[in-house]
Amino acid sequence: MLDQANKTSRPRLRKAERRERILLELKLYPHVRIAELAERFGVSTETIRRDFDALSKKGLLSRAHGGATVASHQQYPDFDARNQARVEERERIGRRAAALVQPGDSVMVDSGSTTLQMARFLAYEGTQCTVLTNSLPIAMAVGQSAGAQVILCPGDFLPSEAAVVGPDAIEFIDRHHFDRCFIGASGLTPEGVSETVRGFAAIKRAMLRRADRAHLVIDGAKLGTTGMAHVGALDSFASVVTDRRPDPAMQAALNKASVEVLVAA
Amino acid sequence: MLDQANKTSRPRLRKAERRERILLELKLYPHVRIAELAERFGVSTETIRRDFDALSKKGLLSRAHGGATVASHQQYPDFDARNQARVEERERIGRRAAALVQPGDSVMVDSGSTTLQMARFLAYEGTQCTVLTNSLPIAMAVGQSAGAQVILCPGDFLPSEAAVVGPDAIEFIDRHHFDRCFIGASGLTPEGVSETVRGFAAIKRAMLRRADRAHLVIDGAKLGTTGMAHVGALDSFASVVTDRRPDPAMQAALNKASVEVLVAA
DNA sequence: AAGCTTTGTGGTTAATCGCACATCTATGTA
DNA sequence: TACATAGATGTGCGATTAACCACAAAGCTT
Repeated sequence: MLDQANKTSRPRLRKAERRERILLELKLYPHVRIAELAERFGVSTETIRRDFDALSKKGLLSRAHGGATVASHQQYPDFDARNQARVEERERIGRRAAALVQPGDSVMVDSGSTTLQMARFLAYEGTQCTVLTNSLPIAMAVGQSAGAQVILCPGDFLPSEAAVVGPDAIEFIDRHHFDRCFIGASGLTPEGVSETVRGFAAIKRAMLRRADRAHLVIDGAKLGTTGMAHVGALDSFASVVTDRRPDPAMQAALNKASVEVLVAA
Repeated sequence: MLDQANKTSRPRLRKAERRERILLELKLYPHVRIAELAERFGVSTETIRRDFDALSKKGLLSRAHGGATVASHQQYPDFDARNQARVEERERIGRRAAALVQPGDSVMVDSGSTTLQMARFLAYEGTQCTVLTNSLPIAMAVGQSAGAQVILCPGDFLPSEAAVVGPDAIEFIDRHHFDRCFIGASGLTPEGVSETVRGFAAIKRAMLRRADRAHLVIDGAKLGTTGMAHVGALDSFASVVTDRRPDPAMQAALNKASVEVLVAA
């Protein structure tokens, strides 16, 4: 039942075309089943399985038992795999950071996987607060909470991070004033805080400007590393939440800058 | 992992709490696995399975082999169930509407399930365009496309619709000018277009003001119904994309207002 | 026609599902 | 306090389904 009824069905496209359709299907529904697709395309399940393998190797989908799901907020597959092991650490950091928010606070939350964990705990605990963020997953996570009001920044959408950046976002942040901000980062050294993703550093700096108290949330694995863009000096922050005690040099620098160190147990 | 470290772990809450967490997890990741959740919560897989059964009976998630997936794009379960049968119609409308976008166009896309379908086709076809939207799922869908640049509106986040509303959004839209806008609606009658969700009508009106050509995308089942808020008169629109030919009275009104009717086959 | 790629088939292993029944826990009642 | 009860959870089992591997068949390219 090779349906080359129309002239456009050059066989060489068959595989590619089918995979395109799988991706389309995945855009329409979050989850597709192997058996279902096999039947729809009139091929064997083994073929679909091979398609899944190929597509998942490219990071275009993530496999599950019996089917496949859209690639989780499309980060690079390597990035995702590399950091999956640290989810638990991030959860601990996020929980500790969420505990800093007092009922009635207004807080800005930067985009990032660690701050997302924090947002989840904020929603889970139902802390009553107003949250301004430039991250779509964070907005959706905190939005679940009945106690929270969420304000989203405008700007240019960055698909790889599911966040917005750019001048519109900066200007929007600058029009506000909040009690606290929670900032993630790619690196922390005695010289300060740095970021790798293009466009994010400016957002973080804007949040630092417009919040009374700044908290850095950072995976312990990033202590001692540096990203390409400078975010701010240590003394911009009131505290840093991490999962690992900083080494003596780092600790000394933090002490000198009067930064409180909170190690999530 | 959140266990009952704190005193609030009354066992009677355990079940409800766990299910809340499952739903929260599902908001963050499109697919969760039974085994994974069982381990995380420290319960047996059978318990998670029963949770899935209960939640899926309520329409809050859809089951899959080995796990569960978000119920298609967080609407009220009833609403969702009622309209699930019309997904195919929406797909057709969305595809037809997406075809109206010319390469290089700048388009505003209103939030809504039909416009979301349109956004998915836009992404699938890779049409090169700039998209401004107030809907988070639409931003994420169109963001998939390499050809598209996505601009997100600021504003107050509305969790039930995963979109932003409010004065910030309106003002932001008013600062732009786009080639086209695609508007969804709750109702269409000879008197005009109307909307039910509070706050959305003002967004739609702003988009209508700031776009050269307006297209209404609307499920045929909504022809002849009225929402509580007025969006605009028929002559605000250049065309309406639907899946059912309007009745004679409606058709006459559309003709009189010079609205092109596109019925998606 | 040769060679490569893609796809299908068969059989085995592993995982999940769904059910029945036992256990545990919180709560209500005497 | 002791007991009874209902709801929630865990365990064991057979049936179902998917994953995986290797090889054969079919299709396209040259």
